[in-house]
Amino acid sequence: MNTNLKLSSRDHAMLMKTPFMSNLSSASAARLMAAMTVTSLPARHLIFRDGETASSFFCVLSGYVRLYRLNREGREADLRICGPGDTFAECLLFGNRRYRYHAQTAESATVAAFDLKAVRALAEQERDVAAALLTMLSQHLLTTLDCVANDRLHTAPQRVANYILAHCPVDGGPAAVRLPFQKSLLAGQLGLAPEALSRAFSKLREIGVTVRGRIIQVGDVQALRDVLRT
Amino acid sequence: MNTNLKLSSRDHAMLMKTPFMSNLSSASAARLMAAMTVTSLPARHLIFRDGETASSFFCVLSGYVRLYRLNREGREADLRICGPGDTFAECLLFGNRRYRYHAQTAESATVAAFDLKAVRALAEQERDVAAALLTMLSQHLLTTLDCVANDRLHTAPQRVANYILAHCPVDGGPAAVRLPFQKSLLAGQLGLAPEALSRAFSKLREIGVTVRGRIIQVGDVQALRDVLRT
DNA sequence: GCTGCAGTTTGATCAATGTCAAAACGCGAT
DNA sequence: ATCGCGTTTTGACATTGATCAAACTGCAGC
Repeated sequence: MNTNLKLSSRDHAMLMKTPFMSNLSSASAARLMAAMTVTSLPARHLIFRDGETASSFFCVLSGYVRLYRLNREGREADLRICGPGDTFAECLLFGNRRYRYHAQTAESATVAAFDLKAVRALAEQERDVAAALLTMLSQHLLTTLDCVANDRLHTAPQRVANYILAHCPVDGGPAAVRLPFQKSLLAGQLGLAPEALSRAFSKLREIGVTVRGRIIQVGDVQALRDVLRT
Repeated sequence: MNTNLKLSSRDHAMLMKTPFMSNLSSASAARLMAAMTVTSLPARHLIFRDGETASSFFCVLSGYVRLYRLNREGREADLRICGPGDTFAECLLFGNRRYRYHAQTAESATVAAFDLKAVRALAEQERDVAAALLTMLSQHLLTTLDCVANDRLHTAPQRVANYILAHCPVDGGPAAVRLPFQKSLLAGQLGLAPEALSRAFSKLREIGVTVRGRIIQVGDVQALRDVLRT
């Protein structure tokens, strides 16, 4: 674990691209950055635990972070996979005091930690910070609702088709997607066991989807759309 | 459908108890209420449709509203059941323009509709309104994450046990809960078919949970907690 | 180019839940 | 108290996905 006060220019650029910081005045941005610490973390590093008292919320600058909860038997269920630009634990800014899930890096990652109290205070003072948080929370809430709907409405191959379509150049013909991370992570994100993801891919092979390593080739995007109608 | 500009005192009291309006200055509250319309709706009334252009967000004052999405075959999946004090479609305040699900009254209900534009403008002016929205969105996001975790981590009997525990006086001995609505609604809220809910109840009978109509008697609350450990 | 290991796929099996149909129940109206 | 209808429960069955184990693959390091 390596904590830097100085941002790499790549991290800085990523930070400024996040919905959270992209529309702020430079004064607000500067004050936020003063309440921030950037850390490089190795793969599989536990960032915080479910139930721990919360002191920060986070923004992923590079790599991926897995948010998950355990049941009492110890089985894990992923709630979300956060990639570059995603924030997590922001819902603790108002009203809550403890983290509600575990957060662990999936691969090595760079993460910005914002002091909750400081940001809370800043949001009360500066309208543009409050507005940025509102936008971020709204967006996050919609995404999470989509997740519930996806779980409740779609079978495994449909979830995978959905995912591919969401990450595809949108024309109707052939296309290719490169997965940004391991398949087991994708499985978790879609609420599936890795084996179920694998079987979903092999069902999609029947309609012209081929998978080699992280590369997914789609013969006909329209055919994928039709999977969602079945 | 009956739209009143004048609030009943019961509706007014409910409105003031919502997390959304309870901490506002009287000036902000008054301006919000000026952007609001209260409507009494019959059972099974469609409030808005998925994909429709959004003009308002809503707060339930009495009765229950079901938010759901359809898959392409027409099967419905509930995303949330909103009861008195709950708000919905607030995530559209920032950034989005269309409703993302259908909303339908489950039984006859009274609903307050807030003009999105007006509230958006007010939030930009008044800090306390922005703060109320932030609290509301945070809370809502946490609830929705709990929903994802519940779906992914728990079996049907565990979800039901969870629900009962959340609505139970919290001592360790016997207790009783009265369901606020039909079982088929509860099934939807828990992401189950009505038959699955029924079978979950009958499995819980083995550990001393008896159900008659809407009344649930729990012999031993601790035994229910133990169900979550299995 | 090999080797070794983590990650992935495949197969067999099982548990959980959805679906459809029919019987039973509960509740409000009479 | 009884009736009648909508809701819930039960049964039989089909489907989906989880689990465990074993085989396979791809890639990093030699």
